[in-house]
Amino acid sequence: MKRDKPKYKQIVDAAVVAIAENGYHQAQVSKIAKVAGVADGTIYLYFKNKEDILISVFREKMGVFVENVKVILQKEISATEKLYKMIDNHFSLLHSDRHLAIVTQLELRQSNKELRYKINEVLKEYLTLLDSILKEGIEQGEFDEEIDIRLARQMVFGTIDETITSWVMNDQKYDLMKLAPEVHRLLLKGMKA
Amino acid sequence: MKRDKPKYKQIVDAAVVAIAENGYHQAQVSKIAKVAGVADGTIYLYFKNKEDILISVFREKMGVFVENVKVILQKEISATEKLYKMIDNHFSLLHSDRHLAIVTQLELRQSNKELRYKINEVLKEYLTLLDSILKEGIEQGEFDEEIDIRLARQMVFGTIDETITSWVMNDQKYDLMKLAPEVHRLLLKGMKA
Amino acid sequence: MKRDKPKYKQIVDAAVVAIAENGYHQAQVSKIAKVAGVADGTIYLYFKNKEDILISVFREKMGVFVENVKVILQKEISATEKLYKMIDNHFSLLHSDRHLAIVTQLELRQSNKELRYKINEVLKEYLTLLDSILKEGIEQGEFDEEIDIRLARQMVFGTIDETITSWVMNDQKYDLMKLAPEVHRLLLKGMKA
Amino acid sequence: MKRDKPKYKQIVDAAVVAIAENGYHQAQVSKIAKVAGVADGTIYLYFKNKEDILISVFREKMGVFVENVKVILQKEISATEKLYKMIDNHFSLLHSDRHLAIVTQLELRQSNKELRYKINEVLKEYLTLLDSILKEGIEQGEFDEEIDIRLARQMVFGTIDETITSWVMNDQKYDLMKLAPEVHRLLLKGMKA
DNA sequence: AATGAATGAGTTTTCATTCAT
DNA sequence: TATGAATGAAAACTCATTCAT
Repeated sequence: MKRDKPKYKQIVDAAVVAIAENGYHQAQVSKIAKVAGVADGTIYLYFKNKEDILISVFREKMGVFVENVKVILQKEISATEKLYKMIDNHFSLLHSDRHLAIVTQLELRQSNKELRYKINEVLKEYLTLLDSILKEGIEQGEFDEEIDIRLARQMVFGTIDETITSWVMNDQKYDLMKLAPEVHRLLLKGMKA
Repeated sequence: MKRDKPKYKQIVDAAVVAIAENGYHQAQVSKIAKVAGVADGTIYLYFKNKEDILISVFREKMGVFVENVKVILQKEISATEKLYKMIDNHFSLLHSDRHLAIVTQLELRQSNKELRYKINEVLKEYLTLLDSILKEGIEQGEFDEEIDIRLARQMVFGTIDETITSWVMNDQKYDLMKLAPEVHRLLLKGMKA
Repeated sequence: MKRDKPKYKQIVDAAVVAIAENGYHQAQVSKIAKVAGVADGTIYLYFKNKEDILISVFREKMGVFVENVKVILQKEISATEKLYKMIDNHFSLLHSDRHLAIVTQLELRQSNKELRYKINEVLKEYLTLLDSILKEGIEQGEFDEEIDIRLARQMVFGTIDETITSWVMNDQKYDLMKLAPEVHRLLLKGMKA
Repeated sequence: MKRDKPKYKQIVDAAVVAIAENGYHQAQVSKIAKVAGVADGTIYLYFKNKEDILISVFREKMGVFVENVKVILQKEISATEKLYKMIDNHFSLLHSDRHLAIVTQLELRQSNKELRYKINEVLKEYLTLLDSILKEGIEQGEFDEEIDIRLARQMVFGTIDETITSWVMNDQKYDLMKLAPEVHRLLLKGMKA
């Protein structure tokens, strides 16, 4: 399996760095190859085309978000606490990788519609996990049973996303992690029973 | 002033249509010119370059949003009601112009970072008005005085934006207007005192 | 009509020269543009893509062969004489344009199958005219009524083609025109009644 | 001698199949290696480069044509009959190997000029044998002593070649072998004393 | 002898912008 | 003002060949 070979990850990581430092449209395949320390042609031994690299970046990185949330879902804690841990995890992963934050919040969004639809497919799994937390919260009586799951999900994700994007656009100059409790409190107030 | 001449608006409107129907990357200057019914070169009598067209699209269209909210702010109604009217106005303007909705929610986001920074400048005026409503709500004791204005603004705008984007991505197949009250209720619950 | 504009012919002629002097695979679009004295992009105002240039070369040049033979067909002379004039015309047109001879006999044959099928379509019209001469000869009792038109056509065209290709491969160092009468005599002997 | 080792022939045969099935430009070295059941690198233990494979294909296959004609030349039969057997042999060898027919008549012709000059060198031996038959026919008084050997050879080979190419281009859907007598008759009529 | 992962040179085409009319 | 023909820079991808194992 190509995805398990070291060069695969090497190229994915190089793509994140190249895109973050040069911008989406200036991250030519040759630049990614250079950062990865391989020849241009080597890229195509591991990826079908440039789009495939970009989707892989998203899939590989988003995979960590998903895995973490799956673990959180298993914990014997309230939905309220799970929501907190999810927000904290989301902030934390992007806070600790400034390149990745730039890529997901700014650069990858200027990809073409086709690519973004594919990225959205990957994102869906994550949003489904969020839905699980919301449903659990409602079932447990923690969240208002009247709320529309879809709207609530959009509020939660929209708020998280907008918060991080603002932070990135402000050159990550304040401490994102400190915002987690307040974001959680705000969202919770809107949803709790 | 060029902006007042008929061809200026004609080109701006053509750009919205051309982008919505062909996609951001397929909306070449020559295509915009064709839709506008002018020669390619004429575009450059009214706009410095292609980016200038796109910013103008955003500025002109966002101008309506801003004007409407300014009127709302003047009204002698509670901050809670102003917030509702703002959400309703935002939904309404995009609901009634499907081309514009596609352009703002999907297409213009794949523009490069530079252009998006400029778009954000335009957006700032709108967000400042939102801040006014939030401050007023706090001062009037309608909203929780503990909330962080910036976060609250990100929650409100993030939720609105995410809701509309989902609607557009689902091909505008459900009634966006009907969501306004619930979005308002959710956001309000999160902020009210 | 683009084909009537001077630059169209200018580019077609440049393609013949560029291919003859550099070889099929070394005749890049930029080289053709340079020879034509236009910018690379200008090529694409007149031709859909590179293949379109090559087909056009063949179509334009073959057009002269066809036109001449059409005139020959109108003449009030025997089929035998028409065949002679056709051979003579064929030899003459390539003898007087050494670049074209190289292109049709050597270079264009290394194009891909798809392009060659298209070239063959163009060639068909020419071969149909040859068939007319053969049929007329048979009807007039000049040629053996037993001959298979298709085979005879293949013999005539195959012989002409092989003769010219040999001449080109020998760097056009002997006088092709002098071979016409003997080629005619040989072919005729094979076909006459 | 490498040419005698089994893998040499294995690769040459694989090349014929790979080219016939994929086309000249789509028959990459790696594809030939795959068909031959060897690693890419192994190819280079037996051939200098890709061109060397292609020339070898032509040389090996043409070798059979030449050997057969040499045997025919030894026979105690008239030049007229020798010519018939040569045509029959030529048709027969290509009729019985559809892959080879496609390769020699269509695919190998799109090789570059350099390669085709080398292929012509190999072809020369074959054409020299044809010349022997023609000379013999003239000396024996069977063929017209006035004919130009070179032209006659071009007529014979051009006709044979054109006939086979037409057959291949028509997807070998009619019986090529049946054409031999008529082709022979036509050519003979043109040359006989 | 055999392998196959890695290399890196090379070309068509698009499209924002200009400028002579 | 308005036109539109002409410009030319820029980038993804393929594949013959090598060489460490």
